[in-house]
Amino acid sequence: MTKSGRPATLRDVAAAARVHPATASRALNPETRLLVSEDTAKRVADAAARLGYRPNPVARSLRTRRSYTVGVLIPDLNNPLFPPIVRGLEDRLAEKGYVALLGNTDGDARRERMVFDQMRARHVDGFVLATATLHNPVLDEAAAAELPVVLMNRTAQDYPFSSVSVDNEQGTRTAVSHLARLGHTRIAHIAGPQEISTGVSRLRGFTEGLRSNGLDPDQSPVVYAAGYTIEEGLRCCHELLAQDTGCTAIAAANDMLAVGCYAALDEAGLRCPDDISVIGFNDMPFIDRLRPPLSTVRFPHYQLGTEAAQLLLERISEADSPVKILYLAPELVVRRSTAAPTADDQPSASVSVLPGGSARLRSR
Amino acid sequence: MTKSGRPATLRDVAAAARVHPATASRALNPETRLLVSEDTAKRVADAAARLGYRPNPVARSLRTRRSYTVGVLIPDLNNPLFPPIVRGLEDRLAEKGYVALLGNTDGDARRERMVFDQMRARHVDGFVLATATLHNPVLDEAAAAELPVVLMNRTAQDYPFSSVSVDNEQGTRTAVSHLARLGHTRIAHIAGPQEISTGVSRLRGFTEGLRSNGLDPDQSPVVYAAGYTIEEGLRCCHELLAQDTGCTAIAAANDMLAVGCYAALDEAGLRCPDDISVIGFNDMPFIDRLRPPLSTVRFPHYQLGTEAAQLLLERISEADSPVKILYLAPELVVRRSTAAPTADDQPSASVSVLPGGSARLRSR
DNA sequence: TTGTAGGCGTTATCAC
DNA sequence: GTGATAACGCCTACAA
Repeated sequence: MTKSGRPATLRDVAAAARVHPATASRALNPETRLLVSEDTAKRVADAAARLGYRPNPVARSLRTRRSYTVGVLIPDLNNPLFPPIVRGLEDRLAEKGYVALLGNTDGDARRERMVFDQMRARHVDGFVLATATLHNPVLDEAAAAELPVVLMNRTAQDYPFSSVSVDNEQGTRTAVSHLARLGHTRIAHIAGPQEISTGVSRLRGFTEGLRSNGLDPDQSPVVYAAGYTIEEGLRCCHELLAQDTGCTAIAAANDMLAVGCYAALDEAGLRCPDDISVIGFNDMPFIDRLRPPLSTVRFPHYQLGTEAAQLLLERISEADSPVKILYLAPELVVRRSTAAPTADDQPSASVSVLPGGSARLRSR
Repeated sequence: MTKSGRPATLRDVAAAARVHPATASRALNPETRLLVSEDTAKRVADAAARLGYRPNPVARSLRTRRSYTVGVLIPDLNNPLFPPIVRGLEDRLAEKGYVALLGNTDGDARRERMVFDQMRARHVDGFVLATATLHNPVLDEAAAAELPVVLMNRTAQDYPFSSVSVDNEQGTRTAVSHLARLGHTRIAHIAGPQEISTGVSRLRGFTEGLRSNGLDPDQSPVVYAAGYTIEEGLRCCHELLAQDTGCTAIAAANDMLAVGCYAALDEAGLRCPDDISVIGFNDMPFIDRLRPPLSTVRFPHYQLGTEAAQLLLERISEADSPVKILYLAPELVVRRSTAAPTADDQPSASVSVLPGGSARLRSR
């Protein structure tokens, strides 16, 4: 702060230290401090401290063409999965002087495009994308422009981008094995959207899991959700019940879908896990406080964020750093939503559909 | 985009439209478009479109001393209350070309100071603070520097800042009246931190609510939480049970504390609402999916964000715009966690403390 | 209505 | 080792 209320600039500091602004700049910048004599460096530093000098990042950005800002695209911050991830991202970025600009796309390609464009206009130094569909004009453009990009919780093998995600196949296999070991032989899957990498990976993991447990995929109904939402989970679970397949367990492609299952079972008068076991994926915050607490597949959310940030920072600092595909290991979390099937809901018709289409458990 | 890969600048546009850059600038800027002839305005607009011109916000900021960026300080994005608020904020800001820089303080004054300083260094145009304690050096500094500031979900009458919050007194009064009407005469309060405006307002509302229902505040124990966390709710509820006051209902100062109560009651072998009713405040996302679904006091989260953004934008565009204190109306949401007290837990000793300090309901 | 010129604060590239 | 100069891209008195 100079005598006038105006914030101190580099010129003020230079004047106070009686050096040229260029010298002051060199003295203050860690990268170039060695170009300047010990003595003047100290004088400049003192002056800066005395005046409360804060470099103006805007001016610096204009000159260096770095904004120290990265764009982060997520589907929806309201999905409890994202806050911890975003915090990991922000914390790691902050360490290096970067800040995140957050953009919600609501799973809408048009919104995604808008937000992406606005961030490009703001000259972000790179992007973290948690919204990538398998084929995606935004990815095409980012690749063409050679922007630093990291995919988070998504993979897209057709693009030269680093990514961090969970080993979805393995996670789902583990979930299926857990159900199989409990004695379930008819297991349904509520699959995620198949335009999204997690949707296909988890479906694949589901099928593999069945096979490796000697179960027949053809006996195992799969219903496809159009999005990772509670509403879709509700709809899919209703559909499953209506199909009357005699399933005793549902592996949902994520926790939101599982929450939808809870609601559907409630409405159908079925109980979890007594009548039907449910397992999710993500172990998102608060999911352990539902009744019953949801069994699910966990991965370290916060760390997903920090790793994504790390990869992006590497990419930004050297454009030709190698592309890295990072997988975090999933971990089965057994809570109260999964249990051995009860005797009376053995194969075929534990559930029957009433005329109205709502399902009731036959016995009990 | 020019023929070279370099993004188009204003000069490129001007050259393409065969006018001077200054003219191009005027033509492109809505504020000054009228200073330029219809004809050239169109030529410039065409050229800009053809070249895919995007004004460089960094250069603009340097010149106009506006960053079109605002700092948003919240305690913790992981608290489910905040995501919808933040989305409201971001959406409203985006309409006017602003973006939010998010900072989590974790309720720590040192972190708050750091984040605040970093945002100032980035020359944000204003702040939205959801972290304000009643007396706060950051607020002092912001007031002294005459920064545009809006308080969100907080008030601080000693400062000349606009604010948006819920009518906390009324909300809590309503909650207490609800319990009283159910027949509860011994109602406990888990109060929020008293350095925070919501903590004191809700405590005041609690006391007023008792009085207006003919209940005696002296019969109504109050335990103070050190923070709005599940852990503190757990601790406070345990403390309440240990005091053996014969309360049949708990009004928690917010939903997180109420969730802590659920856990404490569970551990003590008590059931909600059969043994003890619990009511929260906030109606945060997912709280309706707990068992039992929590009765609470709702306010429009998203709108809290949009209104805060609106107030800040007003403040930014005219520095001497009036200070506004905005209250949103709360609404009682009755779910399953509140019920009439059962006959056997009438006054005095429905709960007794076992030697180990853990509480058990006497009957049942 | 349009052009001129200067500067926002910083840093890169010269020359000394 | 330090100083001078120019430039990053844009905006805005002021002049024409």
